[in-house]
Amino acid sequence: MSDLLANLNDPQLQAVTLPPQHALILAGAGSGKTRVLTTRIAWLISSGQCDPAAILAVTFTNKAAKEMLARLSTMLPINTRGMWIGTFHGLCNRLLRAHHRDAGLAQLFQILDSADQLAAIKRLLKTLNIDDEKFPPRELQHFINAQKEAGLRPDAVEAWDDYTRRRVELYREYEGQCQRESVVDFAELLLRSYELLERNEPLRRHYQRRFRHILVDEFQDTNRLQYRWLKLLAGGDPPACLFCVGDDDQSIYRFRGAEVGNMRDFEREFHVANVIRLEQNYRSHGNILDAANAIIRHNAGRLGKNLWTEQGAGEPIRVFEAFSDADEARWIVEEVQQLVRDGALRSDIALLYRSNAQSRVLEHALFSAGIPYRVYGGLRFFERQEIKHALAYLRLIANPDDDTAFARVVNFPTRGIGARSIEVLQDAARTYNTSLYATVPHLTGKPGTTLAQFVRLIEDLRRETARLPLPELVDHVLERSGLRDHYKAEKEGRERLENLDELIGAAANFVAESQADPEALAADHALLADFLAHASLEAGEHQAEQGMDAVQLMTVHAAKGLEFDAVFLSGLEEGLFPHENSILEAEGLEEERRLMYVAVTRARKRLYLSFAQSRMLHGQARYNLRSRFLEEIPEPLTRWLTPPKPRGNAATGFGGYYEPPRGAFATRPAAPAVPSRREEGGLHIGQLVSHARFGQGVIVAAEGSGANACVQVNFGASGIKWLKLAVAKLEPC
DNA sequence: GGCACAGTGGTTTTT
DNA sequence: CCACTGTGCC
Repeated sequence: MSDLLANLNDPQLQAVTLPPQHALILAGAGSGKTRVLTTRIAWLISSGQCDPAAILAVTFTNKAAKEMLARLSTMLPINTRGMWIGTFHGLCNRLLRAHHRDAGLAQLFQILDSADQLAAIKRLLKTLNIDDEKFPPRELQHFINAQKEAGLRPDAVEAWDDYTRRRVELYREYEGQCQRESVVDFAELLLRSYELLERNEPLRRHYQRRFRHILVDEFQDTNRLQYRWLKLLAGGDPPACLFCVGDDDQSIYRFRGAEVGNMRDFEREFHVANVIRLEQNYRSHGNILDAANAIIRHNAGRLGKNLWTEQGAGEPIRVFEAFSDADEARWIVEEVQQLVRDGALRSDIALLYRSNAQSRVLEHALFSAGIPYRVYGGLRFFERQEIKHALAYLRLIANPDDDTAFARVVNFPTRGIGARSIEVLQDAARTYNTSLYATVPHLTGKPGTTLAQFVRLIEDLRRETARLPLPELVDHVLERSGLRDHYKAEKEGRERLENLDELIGAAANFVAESQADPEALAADHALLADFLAHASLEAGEHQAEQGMDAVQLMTVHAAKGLEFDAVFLSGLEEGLFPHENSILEAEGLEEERRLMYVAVTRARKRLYLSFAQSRMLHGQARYNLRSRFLEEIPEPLTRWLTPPKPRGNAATGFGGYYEPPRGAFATRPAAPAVPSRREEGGLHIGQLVSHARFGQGVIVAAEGSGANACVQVNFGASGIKWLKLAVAKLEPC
């Protein structure tokens, strides 16, 4: 256990060993956030303070959840499978599967990803004969999701104008459609499980009693509903301890519902006494951090943080002014080549930009120079057309009422079912109020016959695969559906075929990882439903062109959480970064600035900033001013590679002229050898004790024996103290 | 059912 | 400028 706490800095140690109270950890970029989160969990369990089953840890991405589990299993010799660690959506899915009846859902309900949801909305508009010019599907999708994230069902939405009233009606219709089809979109996962817990008191009590510690990663990214969900779960009697880790300065997802205000609200509503700042950065050199600090200082209403490092100032930040975007790209390529010549790994170099369109010039320049590169952000595995098609067949096996899946493959590969037949079918489905699949038997005539053949195909598939292990099931469906033949016949179908084979691999992987008994689950296709949920919830890695050492290209958003030795940040121009759509509102501009902060803090050793006098945008040359964010970096931190025009002198030279700020942190005394778990007097590491003056605390370490015996106690808001047992009166509690 | 053409719009994105 | 959507024709 002493290993667990070794090498933590003071604030980290404090955070990890806090007594069971609510806590807000303000974790700066590169300050060891994930480490604190996972060590906290390991500490709670290994010190015997709580059972693994009493922990709920929630993240935003599958990647983060996986990393947490991986790290945890190296720290603890326990099986992490029973633990509730996952994404908000993943945990909600788990909850809804376990209580599908109470939640009003079919056992094998399907999950719609954003694309599926959009398709479902388009289909809805079509069946209702509504002009999609007047109600753009995308806008409607956004509207519906916004209502759900506000916790509002159609009845609760206040509509003051005809347009909104109409949209609310469509929201209601959409809900009806989803319910009929037994499908659930992303926002619905959250809202449904929120409502389930809210309405079902015994169930709520059960989970409130069970989860004693709720830990939240990237708390600044939570939306309103997620915050309410956490409040509900933590609000039992006694309440659970909420341990929220986040960085308000790195909140860059406001545009999709994230509410930085949740951090302040949390502190206020929960009377959080423990606000701990992790400000020591282990990633970047001093100049880079100082630039980041200087930039973010221009934002108002921050919770406040200042990053520092024990590393030196390092090199100055290089700034380059180009004539054009092409010129900028050419320069970047030259610098990259130089770095590589100097021994840098290409994969340690990142080219960042504000918007995807900017990658084009960079790619062109890299390609011409023959430098291997990799662009993040393309299609992901489960989003590919051929995979979606295969999944649609699988979904129909699990749930024939899934009209989205039905519509997708009823005529793919083509089997003579045209738009006309589908229209007839949809009308009939509307009349009978049944799913497309269930409506087929009602049809007569030729469309009825061909559609019936399709239904028979699905039914055959269900029967034939009932006892097959998942990978073989998938294989069989690929063959029998005609998908494989279709892509075999296609000229460009080679890669798609490979992807389809990879889907079998993904299924095999899933079975292995879920450690479930495939035999037991295969019978009723429950494992299949789990796999489909997995496919919807985790779109897979951003397509990796693995193998080759390649320069990394991505948007600043995509770079969050990553780090590189050298970072090129291009297009630092007004209108681009900050983006023109964000400049008008203060809120928008501040988010852009946070984005800039994120970008800068990606760099470990070297940071290059560049902008161009002219840039091709939408087929026209644009002349932008250089970004205000550039002006916000103190001059002594930079070195201009081109003469800085309106801003006076060129750089002073290389590092050495600048001392990084040092916190007034004494080095923590070497961790004392911690005695065995059980100490004399019933005191042990992790033991909850109370002190007349300092209140409740947790024993973190102990040393000495007899009259000299001392323990180190973390009293949370009152700090960490060494106490002599002979002197201090500590009551176990 | 698939291809050619016109038209449109064009931050950021995970689940 | 370019990528994507929808329409219309064969």
